[in-house]
Amino acid sequence: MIRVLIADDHPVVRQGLRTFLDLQEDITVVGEAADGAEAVALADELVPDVLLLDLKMPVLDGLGALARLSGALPRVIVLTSVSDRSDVAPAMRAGAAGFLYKDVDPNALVQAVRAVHGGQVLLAPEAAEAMLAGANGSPTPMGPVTLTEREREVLALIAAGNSNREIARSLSVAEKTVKTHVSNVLMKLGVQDRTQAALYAVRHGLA
Amino acid sequence: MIRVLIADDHPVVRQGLRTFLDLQEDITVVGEAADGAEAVALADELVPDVLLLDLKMPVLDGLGALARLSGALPRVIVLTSVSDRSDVAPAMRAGAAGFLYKDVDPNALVQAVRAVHGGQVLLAPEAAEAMLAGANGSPTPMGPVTLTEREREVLALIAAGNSNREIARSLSVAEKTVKTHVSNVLMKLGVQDRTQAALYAVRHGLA
DNA sequence: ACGTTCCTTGGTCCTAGGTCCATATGCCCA
DNA sequence: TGGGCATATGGACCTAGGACCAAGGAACGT
Repeated sequence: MIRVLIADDHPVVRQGLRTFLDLQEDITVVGEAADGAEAVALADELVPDVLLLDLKMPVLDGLGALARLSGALPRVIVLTSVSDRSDVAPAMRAGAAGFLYKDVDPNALVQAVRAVHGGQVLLAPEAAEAMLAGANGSPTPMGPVTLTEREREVLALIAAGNSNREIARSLSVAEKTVKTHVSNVLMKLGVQDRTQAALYAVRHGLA
Repeated sequence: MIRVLIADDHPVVRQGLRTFLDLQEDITVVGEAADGAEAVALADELVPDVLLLDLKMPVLDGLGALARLSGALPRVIVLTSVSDRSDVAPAMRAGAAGFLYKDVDPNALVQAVRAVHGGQVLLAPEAAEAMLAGANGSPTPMGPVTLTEREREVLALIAAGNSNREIARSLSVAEKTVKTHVSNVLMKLGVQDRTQAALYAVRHGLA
């Protein structure tokens, strides 16, 4: 039985989701929250398997709630009404396991709940597109990113928390050079800044 | 038997270290490198337990070598001649397990090799001082850093790779506010920038 | 009531980080 | 010999990040 918590500031939406989800024999809605703070509190209390989270909520919005969940960790599916591309990346980075738009087919939503509960990550097509092509212009050529020796070295130092100046000193090159390498690394990894690069490195064991 | 690799551009130093270390019954010097590149190559080839690494070397300096070691992972003791405080932090961040000055008592060095091999981290007193008081002015009050709710939230979002602007949007506050929180977090964690904070968060499971 | 902590916002100011564009060398490969 | 890649560097330029300083409101405990 998949225990689901619904967080949405719109009562009708909650009601709709609840009744439909409760019709599924393997899903049970264990609670509803009207804002982010309540969602966090209930997540702690009810320990749901999956949290359906609206992004736009009063008091504390979805992303804020996501950030606050650190530790408890239900699987979170972000359910947003407006199809604002720019919300996708931050949400996924903050630990969401799914990203869907509210116009999603109910049956697809049920599938999503099951998939996410099973450990998968699920994105609406538009969201996936936003993630891949979105922020950076490159279509993310995929594959096991190939960095040059020098770039790997620079990345390792970034992942160690060093500044460009420190890296330049370590490698005995000009800071300008380091910047160039950093830019290339960011581009290749498809991330926006050194912090994301550092996180990428540790997560992928490149550090 | 602790297998040690020595990396120093000064032949005399290498010779001195080798003869002394080889006198120890539980230590054997398996190789010598005259520069960083050679050190990396030999570390790969010989898979030593401990690497004694000079910082100032031609071709590729100690820090560069440290960065390149990613993966092989011998325990590294940085052995530096000049007592330049500013080298300590970057080296430790890059993964060094020990930091000693060359005027160290030979017996203390041997102890250090054993300690580091045993998994401990060992700093020369001056180095420890540089680490603690060094970069940041605060003496690092220690203890399990106590962040406020809001600060934890901000840190979580930093650790997710979000920018101040994105964080501000998530929490529905002004970017100025976020900056203040970030500054406070950096101060409390005793780190210099958001990248280090993010790494701290993931390593300490705060993300 | 009073002080403290937390959260918030504002302002200034400087530095670090990154982008874009161009260049030069060396090397390897076709 | 021409082309592509890796490396290193320069300059111009803009933005994000952070430090420092100040201050007001809310909550809470004494």
